[in-house]
Amino acid sequence: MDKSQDALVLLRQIIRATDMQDKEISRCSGLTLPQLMIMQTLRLSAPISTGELAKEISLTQATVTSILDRLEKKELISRERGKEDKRKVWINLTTAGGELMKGAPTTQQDLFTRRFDDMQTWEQSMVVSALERIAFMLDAQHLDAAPMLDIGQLDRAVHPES
Amino acid sequence: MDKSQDALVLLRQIIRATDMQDKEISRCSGLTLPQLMIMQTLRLSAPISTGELAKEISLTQATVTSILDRLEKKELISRERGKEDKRKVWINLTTAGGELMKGAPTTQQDLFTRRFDDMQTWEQSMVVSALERIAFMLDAQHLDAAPMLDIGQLDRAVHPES
DNA sequence: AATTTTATTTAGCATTACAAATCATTTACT
DNA sequence: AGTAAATGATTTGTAATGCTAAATAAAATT
Repeated sequence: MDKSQDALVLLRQIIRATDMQDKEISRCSGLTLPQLMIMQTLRLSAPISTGELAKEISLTQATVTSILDRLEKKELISRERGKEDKRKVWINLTTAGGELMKGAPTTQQDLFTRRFDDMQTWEQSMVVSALERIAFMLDAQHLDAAPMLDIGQLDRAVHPES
Repeated sequence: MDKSQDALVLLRQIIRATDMQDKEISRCSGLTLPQLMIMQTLRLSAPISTGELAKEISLTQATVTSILDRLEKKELISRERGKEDKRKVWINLTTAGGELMKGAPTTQQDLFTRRFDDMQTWEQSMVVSALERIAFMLDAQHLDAAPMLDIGQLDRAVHPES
C-alpha cells in the first residue's frame, strides 16, 4: 500500500543500474569514472574553463585539475591559456579524445533509446512526465530556488563553515 | 519530438540530484560515501559476511575490508569470526552505528515521501509504473540473460582478462 | 598604486579501488 | 584418511580520488 516506498526502492535500483553501466563503460574505455564524467561534459560543452567544468560536475577545482593532468598525459584533452582573460584555462577534447567519446557512451544509450522507442506513444509520455515529477521532487528538496547549473556555489553557501 | 532524449536528460538530472543528497548526508554524518553505503546496507541486512557485503555494493572484498577497518576504528561496526564456518567474518552495527543510521537518512527521504503523498493516487500509480518501466529497461540492457543478484560473477565472466 | 577578487595550480593528506599474493578453512576427490 | 582444489578474508602494493589550505598569477576595484 505504501507506494512512496516502492518508488524509492525503484529509484535506488535505477541508480544502481546506471552506476553499473558507468563502471562498465569505465572499464571498456580505460578511464576511471570521474575521468569519464569530465570527458562526457567536454563532449557536450567544450571548450570550457576548468572552473566551469568543476562546477558542472560538482567537484573542487583542485580535484578537477589533477584529473585533467592525467587526461592530458593520455593526450585526450588539451589545455590552453585564455587570450583575453589569462587566468582562465580552456579545456578541449583532442582528436583522440573525441574519437574515444564517439564510441563508448552512445551504445549504452542506444539500447535505452531503442527500448524506449518500442513503447507506445502514450507510454512514452507517461514515463517522461513521471520523470519530470520525480526530478522536481528531488530538485525541490535540495536545490529549491537555485538554478540548475549553479550547484557548486549553492553548496558553499549552505555550508560556509566547512 | 525526441522523447527518449528528454527521458535521458531527466534521468541524468535525477541521478545528479540523488548524488548531491548522498554527498550532503555524507558531510552531515562525517562518513564518506562508500562508508555510508556499507552502513546503509548493514542497516538493512546485518549481520552479513564481508563477501556478501562486497557483492551487495559491487566492490571488491579487499576494498570492503579496508573500509570496514576504518568503520571499526570509529566503533560503528563490529566483526566476529563465524562459528560454523571459521573463514567467514560477520559484520554488525554497534549501538553507536545503529544510532547514527537512525538519524541522517530518514530526513532526506521524508521530504520525498511527503511530496509523493501530496500527489493524487492515480499520479502515484503512474510514477511507480513508469519507474518500473525504466528499471526494467536499464536492468535488461545490463543483465540480459543473467540473474539479478549475481552481478559480481557476471562482471568477472565478461571481463576475465582484466 | 594598493587592495581585493577571480581562476587556477600546488602540496599534503586521508580515502577508494583494484589486482596479486597470502593464509586459514572447507570441500571434493581418490 | 589424505591430498588437491576452492572459498573467504586479509595483506600488500599501486594508482586514482577528493578535500583543504596555501601559493601563484591576472583582472577588477578603489
